[in-house]
Amino acid sequence: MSGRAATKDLVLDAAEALFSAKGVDGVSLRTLTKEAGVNLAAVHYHFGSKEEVVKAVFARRIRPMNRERLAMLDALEDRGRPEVEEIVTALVAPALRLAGDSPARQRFMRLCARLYSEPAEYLQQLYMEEFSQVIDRFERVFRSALPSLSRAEVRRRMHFVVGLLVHTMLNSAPVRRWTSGACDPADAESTLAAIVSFAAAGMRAPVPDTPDCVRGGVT
Amino acid sequence: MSGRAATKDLVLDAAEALFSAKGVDGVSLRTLTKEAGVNLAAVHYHFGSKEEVVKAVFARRIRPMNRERLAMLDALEDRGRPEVEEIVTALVAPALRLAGDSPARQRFMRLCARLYSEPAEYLQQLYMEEFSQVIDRFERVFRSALPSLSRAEVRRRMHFVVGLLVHTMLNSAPVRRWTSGACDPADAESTLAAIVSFAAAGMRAPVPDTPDCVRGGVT
DNA sequence: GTCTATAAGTAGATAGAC
DNA sequence: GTCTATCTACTTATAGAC
Repeated sequence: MSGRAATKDLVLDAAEALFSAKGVDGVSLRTLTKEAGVNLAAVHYHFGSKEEVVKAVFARRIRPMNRERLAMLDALEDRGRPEVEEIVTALVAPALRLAGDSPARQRFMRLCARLYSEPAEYLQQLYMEEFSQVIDRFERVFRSALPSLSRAEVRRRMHFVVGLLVHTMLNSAPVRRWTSGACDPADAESTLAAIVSFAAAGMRAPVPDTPDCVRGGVT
Repeated sequence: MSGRAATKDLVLDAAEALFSAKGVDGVSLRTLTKEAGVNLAAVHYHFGSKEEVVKAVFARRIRPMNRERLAMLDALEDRGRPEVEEIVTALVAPALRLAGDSPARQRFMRLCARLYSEPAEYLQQLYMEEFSQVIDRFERVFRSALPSLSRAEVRRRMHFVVGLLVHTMLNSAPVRRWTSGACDPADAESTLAAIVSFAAAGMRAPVPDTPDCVRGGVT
């Protein structure tokens, strides 16, 4: 409540920057506290453990992002039955441009993607908890826009969309190299348009000849 | 040259299993050597450092996989101008089913994906070295199948395809949960068909209205 | 080539003064 | 709430016997 930034936030800010760049296992609490300008013991006082720091970093950004996703979906459904492109946009845009300024956005994007790829069991669990209602909601809306797809196939394709989103956010340096700088993921609007076009076409693709995903009882 | 497996291979096998499950930073050399049943010092004798172990694990699988990709592309081009679906298959199939039996395949898939997502700088570099000729080759073939796309746009979309592939290979557990078990990435053929259908449609998608990727000189 | 023993450094977490 | 000092455990890496 004082004028200067709270220790807790200093830790979270530094953690976000460092975790997104080097991964959770690649950053020690000592590196973290040095970067944040706070004392090592203060981290344990405020968070209790490194694992709790990771969870807090995660929750601070992912929850608003998912609220934004659901809000965009609400707005779309108020105006009628949404197009596939619009649904994909609601899924992708909040991840690409939630943060305001550019360096913060890039940090945040990499953080999301990195946390999604982290091997630690507690993170995988946390992710599923945070995402399950988002997944359920998008599945229903996608299914009403794509009635010919089974429930399982819709979910599989949604997973593809999340995959290319995460991969784009995480590996911005390779994208720039691959495209000789012409496609920069830091350019959110261009990236968004490209992802939406690609992903919407993929969602609408014909079901392959060996539709294993239809055989189960999950249709 | 003795009857039993060489120490070097024991280390590489254990490293592949452990790295793919917990990430490079999540596995110590002690855990590794214990799992492999070899002595800690033997690792330094044979490899010199942990970093060299990682590189060796990587090279053992990625090089044959990329050779397979280029061979499939050769075979396709011998028979005429390949379809988008065929090119995508050449890019994706070697990753999904190079290894023979199922547990080994899953381990290998996760290894590839994990290494691709690893933050360490030397791994990013190594990946680019191994992949640059594959990328160049696929770009040319894709462009001849999709002449309306700019070079940069082709590369961006190829990156999307690799992204959903990596994500699928890495997060097989979430896919099973998302789809209530109906879509199992361990079922390589079903997964392959789904990816090819989705990715080919994405590659063929119309170029979005704001084609930032066309403005540069990289067309 | 393989081992034991150990160096030299870093990890997360705590106790207790202020 | 924040600090110093420290504990315990684990990390990579190496020296040197066999």
